[in-house]
Amino acid sequence: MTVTIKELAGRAKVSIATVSRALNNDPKVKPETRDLILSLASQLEYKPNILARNFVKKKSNIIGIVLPEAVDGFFTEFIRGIGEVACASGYNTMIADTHKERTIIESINNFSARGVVDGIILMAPSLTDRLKNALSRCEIPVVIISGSNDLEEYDTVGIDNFQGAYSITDYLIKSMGYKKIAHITGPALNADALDRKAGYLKALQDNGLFVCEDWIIDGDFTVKGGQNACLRLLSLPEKPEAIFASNDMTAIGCYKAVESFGLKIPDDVGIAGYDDVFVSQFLTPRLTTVHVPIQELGRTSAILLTQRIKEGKKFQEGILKRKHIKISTGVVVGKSCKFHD
Amino acid sequence: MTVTIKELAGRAKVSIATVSRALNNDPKVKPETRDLILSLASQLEYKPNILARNFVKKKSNIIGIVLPEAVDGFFTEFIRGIGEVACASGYNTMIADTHKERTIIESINNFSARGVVDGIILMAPSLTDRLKNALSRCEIPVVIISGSNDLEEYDTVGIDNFQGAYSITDYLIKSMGYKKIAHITGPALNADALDRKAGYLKALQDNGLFVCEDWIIDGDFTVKGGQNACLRLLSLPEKPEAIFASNDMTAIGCYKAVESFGLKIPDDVGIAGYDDVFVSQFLTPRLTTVHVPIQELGRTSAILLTQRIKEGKKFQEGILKRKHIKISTGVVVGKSCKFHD
DNA sequence: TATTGTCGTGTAAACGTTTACACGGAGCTG
DNA sequence: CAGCTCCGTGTAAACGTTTACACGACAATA
Repeated sequence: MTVTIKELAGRAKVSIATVSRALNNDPKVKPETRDLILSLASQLEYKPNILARNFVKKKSNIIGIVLPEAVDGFFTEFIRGIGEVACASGYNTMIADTHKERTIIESINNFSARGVVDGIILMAPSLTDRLKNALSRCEIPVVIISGSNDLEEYDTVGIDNFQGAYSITDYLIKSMGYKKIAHITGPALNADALDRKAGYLKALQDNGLFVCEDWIIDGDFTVKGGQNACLRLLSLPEKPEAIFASNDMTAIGCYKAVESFGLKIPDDVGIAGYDDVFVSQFLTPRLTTVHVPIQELGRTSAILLTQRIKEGKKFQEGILKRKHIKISTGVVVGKSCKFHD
Repeated sequence: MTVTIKELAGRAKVSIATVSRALNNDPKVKPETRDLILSLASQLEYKPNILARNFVKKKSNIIGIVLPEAVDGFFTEFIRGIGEVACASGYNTMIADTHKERTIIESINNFSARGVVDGIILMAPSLTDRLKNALSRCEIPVVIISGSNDLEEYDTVGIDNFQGAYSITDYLIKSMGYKKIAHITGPALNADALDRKAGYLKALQDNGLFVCEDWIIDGDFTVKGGQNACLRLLSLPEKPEAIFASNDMTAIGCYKAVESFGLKIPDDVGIAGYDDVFVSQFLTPRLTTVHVPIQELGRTSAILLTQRIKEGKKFQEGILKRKHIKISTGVVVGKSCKFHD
């Protein structure tokens, strides 16, 4: 049968307490007994029963990751970043991505049953009241991935969307010489999308450019949405010289629309995106976009979460102040924009 | 403090056993007591201690997924496929991807400690002896993702690489009229890569075409590798008319090499890939490749694994025969190949 | 020598659940 | 009415660890 701590104790002629201590490197046990027990353990191929250990320690050593559905570009890198840190700290990661069988709320509830995970990293498009409600019932630390500024009561790690959008718009104006720059937004309720739009507007304003309402079209972060929006822009009597798409998927839609119009990027119209997803480097011409260090985002959130878990009770009692970390982004100069007299 | 089953028992004036039964929908408990207990539970926001439950049931309800490092294109879809099935069967998924801090073997060992996961889905480039050794020590069901035919003693789910490679090569010959078709292989030890090469060779042979050794170049499934291999092919005195790359990343490398030669796809040379990763649809021209239903692969392996877990002891005793499931693939007709006189 | 401290180990409780078994009462059968 | 069955519930053990506390031996100190 499976060999337990009791079995080892019998063979080594010591108590189970000593065995337990030896296996956990308790300095209190005499080196000789420790060695005896350890050699016996490896000889009998003893494997601790994690379930029993977790039970008494009240820890699962698992970090839960809750993801929305549409994160194709992010998924891999984000999880890798978390996984790296988690592994180094002795944690495993459990993913609950949203699909037809499971909503974000359900994932949270599933995770907040005592003991499933020790903490949660949550990426949600927006924080609805129902979601906040579910979170409030959660007795474990939660780190929210969001660049939003109105989440005082939560720990957050996010991309500085405003700064990124400002930077690339400023780049399009100052370095590329564009004056007529359109913007295709993200989903209306998406906090990231709103910040990007705000950064775009501020950059126009700071450069003394007129904001043309016709050049701001609603998108939804998808290829299809970008394509439709771009078609509308290209059909305007006064066409923009460049288009800043709120994310790379939207930019890809623009590529398709521009091609279908028989026009050329960047000769006829410049395109810029946001995210620098894996695909972007393979587009022709290579997309000019904002590089979002997703893996870094994962790592940072995991570091913060493990720290909160370690703090344990102290933290949960609200003594500690919440942290809000913003990760800044840089412009990736591709070939989808060119200097414009 | 946290409310336990004992607390509920006290309030409902019944024994903890009855509470436990009520919470688990045991038909033996009288409807009235059941309702009382359930209403009490929701009123006091009782959350079962999963750790305790898992401990006594000796189940974690977690499926472990072990992945190699270079699976960028697969990652998302594969995990989604597994996650969908897992969720529907009440399982969670835990991912151990390989990175600098953790090898595949380490992941297996981590998972094979009693209780961490109930079963493992393993994707490995090749099954080394050390890996087999680690697996043999594993007391839980394992499903291996592999299309290889020499893994009799394991349950496997895999892509039919031979068939896919045969199909696309046959397509290049019969439908596109190519006669000089080169191949860039995958890593020498990769079982998938070998099968693809075999399919390619068989298709040439069945169509009565001469196999030119110069046209078979070693690659490594990476963009860089594909680029280098393609450069060599394009420098040959007798150039091939088309190149069948062993995967899409390699094909992307070919795109780069062809461009750097000032040539055009598909006018000067046809390119075909394998995998139909997310990126491929955005390449210009759209890559002609073999569609691998990755999500289906994930789903199928998860179904098989959960079944094995359910079978439990019976299965582990080796009474049941191992299953070997192959998922067949289809050619995706893109624009990177054209009819050739 | 008496006291104190340290070291290494053992004893036993505790963690929260599930579940085999026992048990009492009610309803049926003969 | 004795005996049997079935239903609903309670009792208590079991799961494999960790760990607070106790304890004895031995060394150092006064």
